[in-house]
Amino acid sequence: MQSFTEENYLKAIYTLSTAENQSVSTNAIAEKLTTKASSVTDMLKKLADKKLIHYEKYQGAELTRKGKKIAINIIRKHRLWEVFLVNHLNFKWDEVHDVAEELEHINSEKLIDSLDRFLNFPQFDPHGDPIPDKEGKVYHHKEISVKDLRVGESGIIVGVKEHHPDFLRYLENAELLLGTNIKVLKIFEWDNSIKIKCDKKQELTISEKVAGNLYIKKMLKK
Amino acid sequence: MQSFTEENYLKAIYTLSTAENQSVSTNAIAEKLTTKASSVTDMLKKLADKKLIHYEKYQGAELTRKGKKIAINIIRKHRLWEVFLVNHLNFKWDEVHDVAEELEHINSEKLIDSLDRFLNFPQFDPHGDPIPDKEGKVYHHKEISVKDLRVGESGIIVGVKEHHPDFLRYLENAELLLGTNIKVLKIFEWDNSIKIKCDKKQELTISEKVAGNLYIKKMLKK
DNA sequence: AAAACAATTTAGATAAGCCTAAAAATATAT
DNA sequence: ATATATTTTTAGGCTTATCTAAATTGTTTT
Repeated sequence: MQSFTEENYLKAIYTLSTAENQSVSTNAIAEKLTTKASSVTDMLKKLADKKLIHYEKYQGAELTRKGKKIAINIIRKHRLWEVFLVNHLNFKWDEVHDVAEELEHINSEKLIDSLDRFLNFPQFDPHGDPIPDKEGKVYHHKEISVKDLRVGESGIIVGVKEHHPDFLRYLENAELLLGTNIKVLKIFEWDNSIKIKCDKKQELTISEKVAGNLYIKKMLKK
Repeated sequence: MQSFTEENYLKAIYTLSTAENQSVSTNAIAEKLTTKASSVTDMLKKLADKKLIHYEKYQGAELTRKGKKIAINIIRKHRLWEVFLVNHLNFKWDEVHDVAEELEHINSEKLIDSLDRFLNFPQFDPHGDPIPDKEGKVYHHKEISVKDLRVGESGIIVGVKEHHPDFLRYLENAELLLGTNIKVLKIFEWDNSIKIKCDKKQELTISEKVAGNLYIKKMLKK
């Protein structure tokens, strides 16, 4: 069994290692966990001793199979708790992160399996991120954003890249929530802002930054 | 804010201090937390510095108002989580303790208030222990046990003194659950075992030890 | 009231996780 | 290829919470 801190390191390494077989740098981990590089080095040695990461001095870290399994399980727990908080305890999607960050470290397989069943085996959390199943299988989004659409194309919002509360509250205010159907009407070359139509209702213009952080599922034209 | 460890010390002191204004000994705390007396002394100094307990060398510890408030809140959280686990996640009453012991340290007022509402403001946990309200008010059981009944008297089981899983499973097996109506038929002087009738159904004999650990609400005779 | 026993505290260590400052290795630029 | 800059590691400390062993205080017994 590992400590909260170790679990947080494993999770950080997992989320930072986008590509397979690519090691994560000491500094990147330090920044992610807002700690110092020297502290990270200490922990990397410890995790390597426990066979949770592959680590060579100056070469960064990569999760072993065992380490990856633990990291994915933490993420599974985090996202299941988020679903519980939003669907049953009336939390808003911009309020769940910190509490879920604590709850994800509770250790009980029975608890998580029961929670999963109670929630009806959800596949996505409130931000559209996939929830790994009990075996650790993760369905990865294709990660197409509104930015990737051309004029006339449409899609359904399925997730957000950025999780910052301010961004989430902006979306809430603009009624750009998961499930919303949008169509690109116009792209302004000047700043790459995009005029869209939502669910046959209102039209609005979103910035390039917003567009890049809104994942969508492309709709085929009829 | 205090650490998990500090919270556990406060909780231990609270549960050990039965009488008001009576201090708890270092050894008692050490035994409760399965740690050494010297470790307890260290922590008592720390808690005293933080004004969470009154502590004089060699005189034991007593919670301050502030310390008591924290302890009661931990107990509130523990018991609310137990209700959630039993009522919604299919845990048995003998399975909840360890998980609740972890969950009780999650820090979020919104979480606990929402959970309380979700559970419909329960007043007792699955073992019949009272759940303190948001302001810290605790309804104390009168703590009459089956042992205090005389032949012919009856009552409803409202709680258990002993929480050991083995005892809880014994009760489950004997169908002596909370809410069960029992009537004392006979007391065997030999070993003080008691023959009882449950809910107009089966008769059974329980040991003195069992009787002493079963809290009841006495029924007035009609 | 002194001796014996029990409870508590102090002293000195240890492990985890963090820090700063300095040294070493790696990467980049000229 | 050498100098410079960046990244990473090492060395040495700090804090929290624990421990063992020894010293001290409190309580009981005779």
